[in-house]
Amino acid sequence: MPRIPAAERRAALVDAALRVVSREGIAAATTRAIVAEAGMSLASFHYAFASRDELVDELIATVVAREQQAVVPTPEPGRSLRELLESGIIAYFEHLKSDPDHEQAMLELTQYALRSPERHPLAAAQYARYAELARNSLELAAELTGARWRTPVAEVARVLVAFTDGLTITWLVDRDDAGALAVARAAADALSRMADLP
Amino acid sequence: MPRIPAAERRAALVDAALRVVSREGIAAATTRAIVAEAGMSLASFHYAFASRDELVDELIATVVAREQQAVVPTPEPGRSLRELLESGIIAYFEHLKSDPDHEQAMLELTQYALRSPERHPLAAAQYARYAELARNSLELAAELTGARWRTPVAEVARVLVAFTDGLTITWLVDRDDAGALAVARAAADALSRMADLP
DNA sequence: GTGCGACTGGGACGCTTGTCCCACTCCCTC
DNA sequence: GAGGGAGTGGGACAAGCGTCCCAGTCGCAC
Repeated sequence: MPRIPAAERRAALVDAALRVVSREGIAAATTRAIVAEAGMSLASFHYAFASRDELVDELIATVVAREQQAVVPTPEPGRSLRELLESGIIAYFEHLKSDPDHEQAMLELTQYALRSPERHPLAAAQYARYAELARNSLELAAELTGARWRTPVAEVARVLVAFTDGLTITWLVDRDDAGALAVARAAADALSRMADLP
Repeated sequence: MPRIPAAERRAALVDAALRVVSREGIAAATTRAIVAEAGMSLASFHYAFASRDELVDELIATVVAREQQAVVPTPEPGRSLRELLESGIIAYFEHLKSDPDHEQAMLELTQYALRSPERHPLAAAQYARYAELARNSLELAAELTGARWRTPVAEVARVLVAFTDGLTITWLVDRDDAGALAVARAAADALSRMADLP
């Protein structure tokens, strides 16, 4: 085994843990399973992390920090705000379909964090990040179409997060593409009515 | 310890398990924790159930079967479909606020069921039940206001389930009542536009 | 090149988990 | 009221868990 500085091991272990959680769920993410996925020994784990809890905390913080703008509305002349929002939500849905395990893992990590008071802030940070990303998209979409949000964008963003979250869970359960698209349409419809058109 | 027939023990254990899951999460619902909650011995558990898996399966089936119409729209003259839907969703939200742990438990049971192929149908049944209940409310609401759903009610119901689910998760994370109400308004708005008004 | 600290491997620990066994006791039936 | 099956209690088991220890080894700084 090559020698790897502790900092790099931490990152490698976090990556391995995310793969395990995505593939088999957080309950299966034992120290041994993570270490096997990363191809190292148990001792290396506890050299890099004081405890499994510390790893999970860092895992959550990492995936939140890594969360990217899933969708950037593409400027296409002649499209209404509603159309822009709908295609944005559908683009998120495509992203979900391309890697359902990842979104399921994110959901599981949220639930996990919600279960202990000291970890609750991690879940809150996760959703604050979602809202921030949603807000970016919403502001850009308004800008591109010349619309103006009637209520504070942060509030609209929170609604968008709720809608996409609902779309995610229901689709993960029933894998009904048409149903998910109906949700996307309805969501885009509701959101677009929260703005004044030019 | 009084003698209790196995069938009653099963029910008592399922109830105890639901309390444990609600209070501490599914990960904490060990055979010993459940048995302690029910006030019986470990042997009684395995006399009533062949395995913990069997108990969890029955728990999920039970909570799904037990799920009631959370909200029955109240006939009140002069209210629009939109208003009726909004007050219905808000009534669900009040229900959520009155017992957040229960809804969190339902969410956890869904995730749990999603993680193994043989349990996936349990999650699907859970959401089918949700959709059925949503459908009842939607049909009644349309009837009361004389509106007519433009798309199949089942599809509208699925959208409603997605919206309430999103409302639930986001509120469980940030406990933002005003945000949840904004979701309720937007959802009611979107849904009401899926019907033709009289 | 040597020394020292950063890193590794394997084994072991104590604990909790699900499950099982077996001796026992109650209650219903004939 | 005797017999037998249904139900009970406590202890035990193996397996898996998180964590720890310690002897060893590598590689960089001097």
